[in-house]
Amino acid sequence: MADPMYRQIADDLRQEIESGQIQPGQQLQTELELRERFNASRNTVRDAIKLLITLGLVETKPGQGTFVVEKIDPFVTALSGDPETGRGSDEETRYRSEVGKQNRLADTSPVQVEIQRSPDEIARALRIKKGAEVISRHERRFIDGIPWSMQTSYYPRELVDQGADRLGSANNIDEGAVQYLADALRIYQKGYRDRIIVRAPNVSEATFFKLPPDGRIAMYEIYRTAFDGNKKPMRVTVTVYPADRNQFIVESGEVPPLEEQLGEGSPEP
Amino acid sequence: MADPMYRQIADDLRQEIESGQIQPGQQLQTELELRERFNASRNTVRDAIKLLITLGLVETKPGQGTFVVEKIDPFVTALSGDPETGRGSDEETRYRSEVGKQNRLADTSPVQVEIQRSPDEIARALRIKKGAEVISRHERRFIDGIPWSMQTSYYPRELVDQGADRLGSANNIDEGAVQYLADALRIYQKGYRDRIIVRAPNVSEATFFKLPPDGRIAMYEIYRTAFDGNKKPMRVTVTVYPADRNQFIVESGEVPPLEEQLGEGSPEP
DNA sequence: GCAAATTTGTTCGTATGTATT
DNA sequence: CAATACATACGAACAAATTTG
Repeated sequence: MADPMYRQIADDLRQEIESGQIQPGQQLQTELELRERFNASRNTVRDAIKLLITLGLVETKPGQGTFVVEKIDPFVTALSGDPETGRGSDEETRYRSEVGKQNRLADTSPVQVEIQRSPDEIARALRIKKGAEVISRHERRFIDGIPWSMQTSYYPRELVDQGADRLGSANNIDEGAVQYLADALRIYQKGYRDRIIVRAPNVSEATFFKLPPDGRIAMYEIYRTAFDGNKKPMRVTVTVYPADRNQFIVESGEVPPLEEQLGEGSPEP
Repeated sequence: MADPMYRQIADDLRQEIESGQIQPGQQLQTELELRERFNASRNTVRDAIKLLITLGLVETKPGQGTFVVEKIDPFVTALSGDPETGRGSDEETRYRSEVGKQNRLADTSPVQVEIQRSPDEIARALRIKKGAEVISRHERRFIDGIPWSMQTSYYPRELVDQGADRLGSANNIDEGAVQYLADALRIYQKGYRDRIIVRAPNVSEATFFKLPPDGRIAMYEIYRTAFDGNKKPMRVTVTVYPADRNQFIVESGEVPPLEEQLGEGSPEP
């Protein structure tokens, strides 16, 4: 007696989907058919379907019907790169989950460079005064033509004053910012710390990544703070990725090369 | 003219919230007030609020009203532990984001041990035959009394046959499974790989973590595959955490101790 | 290419249930 | 107990997208 009807209906459909009675890609009964089957109003059936949409189990196509979602092949990004070269920061290693398709076509927008007063959390991470000026370098990245991530790196403005001119110009730094800072200022990256957060997308993210307007797809937000030999923060990089098509791997110690792919769906105890 | 009315209303309210006009914890206008303000029906207003709920911006309390959500102080888990001791696996380092409150009270359910035919993705990760028997050790963990994570570790069954009896018994292994396997079988953990996935909760997860039934809160699912000196998989651990109260950090190279806290909210370019 | 039929999307009105104050 | 506010459910109408004839 406890559960409301729309959740009962959702549970019934959910079981049919998770048991494989309805295969991925296959169409559910139409709203009118479900209305008759469950003796409910169309709105109640729609509430049930809305729940399944939020759970990521089905998707609806106007004029066609409701379909069980097919798993998409995720992008996999390695967070544990070499702490000194900075690979894993601007150039994360990208894998394709399917064997033999490791390399996908990556593409990057022109860098957008600004000098701005640092947001509070950036100032805290860089250990500079609140509102002190920072260089921000923003770019948007695609894989196989699909919007993949948005990234903004923040550097203390004083680095430019000390001679790292190219940080403040809107050109790509081909050898990588880490190498450039080593060459220009003898500032060497010796380590970094990533912080991984999951949250809802904001408006600009939803637009760029073409996410559904109902906010059911979350974003990864990864703060990478890089440190020099004196353990002083030299850069903060914030990268966001849609959670529906991205995974991350972290390696520690000796591990074999990545070959196979772990599936999804958590095994019950 | 393009956007439907409920999304217009949601956008208006969203702006008031994100600009700080309505502070966290503060109450929104009631549905009836909003109905008059926007000249819409109560159902349409409710559609707008539903969207804001999915975005994690507000929460509703029956009999009281709709409130802007207050950020909760997240649990922070370090994924980059010592690859050899296994700290960071069964005993992840836990930080509290606020300075001076590093240690929270951790609690663990009794271990639930089973011998089962391995799920496909576990067999793949352990490089054993599909359906071969594995030991699974499952436990549920709390911090400050709040459900924090569910974890299941899988070991090839042959480890027990080779003499690691205690793996198959429902008692805690106080010195840690890594140390025990080193002592008992001279199998030494030399590294691990984590895979981080975000997905919707299943039914048992939603129940244990007391998540709202509408599936708007995602789960982290972390697969940790541990390897021995021959780079052979010796264990797979699957841990799930609700995304609304957990963050992760990954460290590489030389980094200063963790002191401060990065805020949330991605800075726009 | 167009019109009809099908299917989902939006909006309204209304009634009743449940939780909180 | 009463008032308030959100939760669920029904019915109806029209709009928009897609497929089919």
